[in-house]
Amino acid sequence: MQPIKVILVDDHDIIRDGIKALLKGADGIEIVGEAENGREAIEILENEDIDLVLMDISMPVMNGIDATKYISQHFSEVRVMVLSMHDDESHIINMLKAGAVGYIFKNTGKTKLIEAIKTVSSGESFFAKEASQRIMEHFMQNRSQEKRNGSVRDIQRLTEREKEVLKLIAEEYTNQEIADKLFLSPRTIDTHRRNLLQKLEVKNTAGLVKFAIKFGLLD
Amino acid sequence: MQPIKVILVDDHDIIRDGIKALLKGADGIEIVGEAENGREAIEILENEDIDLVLMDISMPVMNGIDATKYISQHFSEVRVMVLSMHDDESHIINMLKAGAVGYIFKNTGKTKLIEAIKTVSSGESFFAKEASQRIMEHFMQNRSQEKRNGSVRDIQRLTEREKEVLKLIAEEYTNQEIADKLFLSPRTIDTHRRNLLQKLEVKNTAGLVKFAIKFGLLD
DNA sequence: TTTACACTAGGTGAAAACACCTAGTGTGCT
DNA sequence: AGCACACTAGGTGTTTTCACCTAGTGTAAA
Repeated sequence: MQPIKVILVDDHDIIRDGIKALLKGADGIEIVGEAENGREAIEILENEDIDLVLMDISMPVMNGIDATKYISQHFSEVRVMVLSMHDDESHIINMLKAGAVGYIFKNTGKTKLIEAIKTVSSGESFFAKEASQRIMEHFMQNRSQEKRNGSVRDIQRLTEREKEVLKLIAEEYTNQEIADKLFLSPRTIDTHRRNLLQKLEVKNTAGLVKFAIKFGLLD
Repeated sequence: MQPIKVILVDDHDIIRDGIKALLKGADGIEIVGEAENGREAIEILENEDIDLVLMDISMPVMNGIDATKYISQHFSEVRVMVLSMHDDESHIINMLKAGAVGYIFKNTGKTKLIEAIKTVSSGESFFAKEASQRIMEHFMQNRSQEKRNGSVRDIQRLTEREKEVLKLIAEEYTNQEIADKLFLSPRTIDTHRRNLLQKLEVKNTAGLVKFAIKFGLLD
């Protein structure tokens, strides 16, 4: 059986050295390259046959999300496993969306790391505990936490009209255009808009849009 | 170390017997119960401390999806791994949404099965090859929609400065405030802003914010 | 060395958003 | 009958964004 060919992508030498040390002597795993950012990683993939990429997220030049997106589109046989410090939902979900099939953390021990690499390279997925949890939370739009954290309370205070206006704002319409659509005066939309700003405690359109997305008013 | 307490949930005796045979003698895994459907499984969970549920999908009385939903809401410490014949996207995604943290197939070998059980019960996720593939495809679909909107190419065309400005716009800062933060002229931010509007082909701030969120520029 | 492009910044003006205000109409609840 | 509130809309003015323009500097690639 051929060894699994792995490249490390991380902008910190120390991290790469650490991982290399961990994988030193691991049976069936061979580190055949290193890169300091996504762009360098892609260059390696263009020239060599690689099985698995161990990918950091925050990197200069080209970050891990963009790189993973590119890789899963252009090198479909290459598996990308995230090696990150971040355990927040947005990073994890974004990497999933980008095409990553594994997610582990930088404090992972030797045994787990090797297990994860072998699992992922044989086609399965491997998500570390916290990552697994976040994915679950993402999918189960349980939101019991968010609900208490104020935001959802807010949306219930919004009237139907306000939700309608908010949706159209998030769809990039101006007050004038919204007014035309709803057969109202632009001044009315303006009033709704300012009531929304106040109720949702946000500063401007950007805040309104973020809220609209968070509560699935779009789509 | 205590053995992992597992229950089998499947309406076919033969399948349960087969799995039991496979796990016979597996170190650290103990099958402490069996159920023919979701309702029976929940009854067991109410009376005994269980670590992991091996759950079929198609069952009479209460199916695996509903049972998993209930379990992950009411017994958050219990891990559910799907043991299924179905490798179609809808089953897999629905079980993910229901809270399953593993997905394997009924033709899985002894070694893989034990590995999967241990992985999942220690908090990580384990998705078999085909399941892993479907999950990726599911996310990829979302991505091809974005592609139609021209987004994936676009973000790669954004410069570092532009991403930085875009992020701050999405964080509800005005041009003036962004300029202060970055020690630049507000006119420069204005230029970046209008370049962003053009590059991303959106009309206004709302469009910029949506893009920023979509691509995880926000934390 | 020319070309390209990121980054910077300004002029000018129009459109849109934001701020603080009042106020009428209708509906539903007490 | 009284009250609350959603929905409507206007006055007035400031701030911000958007539009179309030019243009210098620096850097890296061709």
